[in-house]
Amino acid sequence: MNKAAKLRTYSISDLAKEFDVTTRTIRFYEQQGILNPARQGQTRIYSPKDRVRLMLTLRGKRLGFSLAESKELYDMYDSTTEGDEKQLLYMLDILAKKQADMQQQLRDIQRLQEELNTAEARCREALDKVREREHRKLEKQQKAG
Amino acid sequence: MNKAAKLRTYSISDLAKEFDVTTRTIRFYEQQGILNPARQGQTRIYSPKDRVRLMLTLRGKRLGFSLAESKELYDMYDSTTEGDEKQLLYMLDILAKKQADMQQQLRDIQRLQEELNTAEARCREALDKVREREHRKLEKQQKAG
DNA sequence: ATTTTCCTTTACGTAAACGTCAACCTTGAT
DNA sequence: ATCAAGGTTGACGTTTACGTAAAGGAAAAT
Repeated sequence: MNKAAKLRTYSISDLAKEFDVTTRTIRFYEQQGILNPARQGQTRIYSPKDRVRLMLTLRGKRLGFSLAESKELYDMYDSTTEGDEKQLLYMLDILAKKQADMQQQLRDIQRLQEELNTAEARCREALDKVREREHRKLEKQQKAG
Repeated sequence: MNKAAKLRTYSISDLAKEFDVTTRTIRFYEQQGILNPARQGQTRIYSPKDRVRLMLTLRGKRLGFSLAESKELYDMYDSTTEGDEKQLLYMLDILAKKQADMQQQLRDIQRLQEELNTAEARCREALDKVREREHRKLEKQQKAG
């Protein structure tokens, strides 16, 4: 089962560049218990797992998850192997709630997209009118000139 | 064009209840230039337009918009009637960017949903195992008893 | 008449998520 | 040797979006 392969590692600035965040952010996430880099002396060494967690966390942020929420999900996910029935049921409950949140977000997005489209249409109309006026003005000037 | 119909109005607590926010929130939004209630003496009287803005703002929040962003959109939308070409082009630019954001969010949501599903599956598996163990334990006890 | 019930303003407090120093290693390049 | 590039740990500062409490007006119910 254990592949014993030396997996890739990343420096803090590797990850910072890849995900376009500051190193401060990454250290902060560690302080919040979201990342757990190994150490080589003082220097942090990030594993692929850390990298995935960072990715998930940032995506979660875009979807309105707090860092605490993300952490809770990771912790629960990790503890599913232990198999405490109560914990598992609790996690299923949380997952269902998150799914419901996502459904709501989907609706929100669809509505907003429609509104953005009508706003764009209105905007283009207004623009056309402005340009038409400009056009007629030029015509007049040419006739006069 | 002017229907001159007395449109519905709302008190601050009407809106607070309808959208499940505090009155503090609603006053704060006014302070941020998002709402513009009329006044009857000191008391705020909200129009349907205010109501819509509140709704949009809250939806925006769920999608990660800051109050300042929402306000900017409203201000620009209102000013489209004036028809300054530069403004209109700027607004079209903003709208396109928001659309792009929403596309990204759609992708984010879809991925997250998939992950939630696999997490759920894993969770159910773990739960089954726990319950199977429990079951066998009971069987043994019955045989022994 | 007075007690609720809403409403108001003003103002200080707070949690989340970092930004921004400061002050300090260490390590490879010049 | 020294110097620049990257790493580290504090620790205080900042922004956003409100919460919360104080102090009070005005109207409606008892």
